[in-house]
Amino acid sequence: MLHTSPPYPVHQETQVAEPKTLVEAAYRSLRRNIIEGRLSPGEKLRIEHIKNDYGVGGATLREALSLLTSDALVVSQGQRGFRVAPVSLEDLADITETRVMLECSALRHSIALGDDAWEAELTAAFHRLTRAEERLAEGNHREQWEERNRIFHEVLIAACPSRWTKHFLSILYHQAERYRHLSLRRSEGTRRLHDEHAALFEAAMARDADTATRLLGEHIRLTLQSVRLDNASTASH
Amino acid sequence: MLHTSPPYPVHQETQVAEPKTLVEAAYRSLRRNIIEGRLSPGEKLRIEHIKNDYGVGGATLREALSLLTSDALVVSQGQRGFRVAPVSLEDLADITETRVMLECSALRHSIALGDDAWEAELTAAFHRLTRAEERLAEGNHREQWEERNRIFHEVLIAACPSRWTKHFLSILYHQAERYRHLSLRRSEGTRRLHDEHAALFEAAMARDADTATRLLGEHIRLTLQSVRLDNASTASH
DNA sequence: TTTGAATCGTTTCTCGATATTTTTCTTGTG
DNA sequence: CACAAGAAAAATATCGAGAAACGATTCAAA
Repeated sequence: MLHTSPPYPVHQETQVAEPKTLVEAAYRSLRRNIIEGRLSPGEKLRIEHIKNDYGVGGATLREALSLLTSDALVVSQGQRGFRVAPVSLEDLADITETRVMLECSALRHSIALGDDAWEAELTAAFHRLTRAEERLAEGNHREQWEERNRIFHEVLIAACPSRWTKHFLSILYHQAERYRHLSLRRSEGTRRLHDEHAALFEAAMARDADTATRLLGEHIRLTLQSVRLDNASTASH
Repeated sequence: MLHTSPPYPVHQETQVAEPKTLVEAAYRSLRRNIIEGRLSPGEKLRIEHIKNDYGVGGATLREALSLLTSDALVVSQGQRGFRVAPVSLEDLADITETRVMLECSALRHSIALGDDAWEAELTAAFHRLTRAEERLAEGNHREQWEERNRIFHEVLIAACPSRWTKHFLSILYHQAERYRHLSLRRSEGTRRLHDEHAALFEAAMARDADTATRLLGEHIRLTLQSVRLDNASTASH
């Protein structure tokens, strides 16, 4: 979904734009539940059963599910209702490679066109991410890290003028995030996540597009490799 | 009438899969009306007024409009209803460049991976397009040409394994089609459309990826240049 | 004349009820 | 016992009416 352009400080964590309608609220709630794995891949979504959980009527919930269909988080088969979209390693590989292509292209544009304000925003986003990464080792700050990681990636390509590229990337990012949540995420500890981000940040600030895109590609692909799906959730159909 | 999943030749013109629900029917009808310019950019879509035109209830039409939002053919602002998405030269340029990137990448994969069956399908699609181009000069065969042109482009990249790339391309193709319809389309006569397609076809069959992607990029960009928006419909908002 | 507040008509958004389809269960038959 | 046909149950898709929000207009005050 393409939204109207938000006011100035685009990448503030606070400004998330309240949902204005019940459809929107249900859409977001459902999306979170799917991305964060509380609804399993392939699970049937019976409108009559779950409309009470979200406190909306049938038609409203239906519309929210329709919207999720466009994000490929929900699939609908003709007159047989809705299901949570299935997952597969094949799909994950596709998401990853498509994302590498789009995000590297966007990064190149961003590096070429970014001005002082972009550098400042990037520095700020990197700083916040760094703090979150320090905290990540300790307690339960995963959500905050997830948010700041997303914003860092968004700011990296913020100076790219292509709205369509950004739109597609946002869809793919949500997809990838879902796979990350579904995976057992044990292997993450072994990665030097912060070093990857730091090198990427340095290359971008130095306007070294070749190095930056190479690092970004590796970074995204490593995320893929750290995901090993639980066999139970790989059932395609 | 039970149809088993479509048999081999996927890109037949006849098999378009009937809409199974009213939402789907309304969605397609609306999409055609927007793409083919019968609904003007920026026009307000009042549910109460147009639900009779499509013979559906309010909630159903609403859901169809929501779906079009995801294709960026309709925009919705909070509690202020729906509008036909605005157009701009800037947006068209973005669509074109994003499409060039994705479609060239897909073509490269397709050329690398396509087998005999792909060559056969491509030959057939090119042949049908050629016939349609011969007829185009004469009478009112524009719709047929539009259809076969789309299929030719689809078959070109059919051997590319990335579902996501194809999905995004299909969205962009619809967008570009809309701009083509909105333009005054006078300059099209001057183009050697068939020569472009023929050269592209030859390069693909010869597995010359560099030439093919170069030609494809030029081809798509030329389409952009042949589009000059009527100033009246360029009002952004 | 401009600004601000209040009102009213219009439109959007939402829900419960209904008709239609799909799925499940039962029953009868070879 | 396997299988098919039919009936019952469940779920889906759809509609029309009602509640909430918006925008235009009016009117009053600065």
